[in-house]
Amino acid sequence: MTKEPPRPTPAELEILGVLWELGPSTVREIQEDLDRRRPTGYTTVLKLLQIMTDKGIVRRDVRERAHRYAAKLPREKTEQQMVGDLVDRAFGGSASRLVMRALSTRPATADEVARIRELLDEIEGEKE
Amino acid sequence: MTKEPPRPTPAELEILGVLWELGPSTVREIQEDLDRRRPTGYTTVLKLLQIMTDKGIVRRDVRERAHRYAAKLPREKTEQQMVGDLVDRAFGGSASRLVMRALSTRPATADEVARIRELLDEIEGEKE
DNA sequence: CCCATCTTACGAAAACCTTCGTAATAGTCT
DNA sequence: AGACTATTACGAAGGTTTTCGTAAGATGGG
Repeated sequence: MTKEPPRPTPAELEILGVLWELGPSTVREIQEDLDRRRPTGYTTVLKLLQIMTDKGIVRRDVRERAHRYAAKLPREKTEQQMVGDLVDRAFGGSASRLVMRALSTRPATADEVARIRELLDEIEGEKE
Repeated sequence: MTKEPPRPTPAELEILGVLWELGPSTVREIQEDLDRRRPTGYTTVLKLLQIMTDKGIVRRDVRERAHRYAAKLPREKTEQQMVGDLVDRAFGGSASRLVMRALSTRPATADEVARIRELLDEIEGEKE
């Protein structure tokens, strides 16, 4: 029984986002990316990554001098978990209410709307 | 300038969920509802509600012996904030990715699907 | 009035999160 | 080797969140 890695905190989630986007990266690379959005100190990122390594959230490759970190949590599963959490906590378990809230709050391009429609078709298809 | 009430923490959000659902409630009522999902002590809920009162997240009615608490944060606005936060933090700002993840993770009834379709129609209508 | 019960008030502990300063270490260049 | 730079390691501060124990006050029955 290997125990599940714990859920990422907000700051950890932002780092995971960078790793999912860029792939395995050094502290410097992550810090520079993060720093563009919000001033973020180098050692802060380093410390977070060390903690995340302990927690089993990221994997560390030590072969180069500047260690390279990679997300260990799969993007899909983590996103599911986050969505599920929010649905349960703020939307009384109703995913569709979250969906509608998201759609009426944030813009979606025509392209995205089309893809959502396709997904809805699939869902309805399965029901019969 | 009255300052904005801060965002609710996870535990606070769960209490808000109950208040949105049941309307103004006593500690006992909230605790019993919460306790069904996750064991939750009475004084824990009470303390949370006292803190939330200080923060301006709930309103307290003292007229009865058992005080009655009511959500002060509007459901809609809070849900928007939570969704926006999650979209930014875990979905790189793409609401549609969150939507698709939610739909493929959690079940939606045919009825709900239909209502989502209507909303998509509206969105497309506005674009032209 | 007295007792049992319910409620609020308060403090404090324990865990967790985020940030940063400082020191040690490894590598590079001359 | 010596000086310089980049990186890792470590600890600790400061804040927040969550939980709970205990005390004090109110209520109602007998």
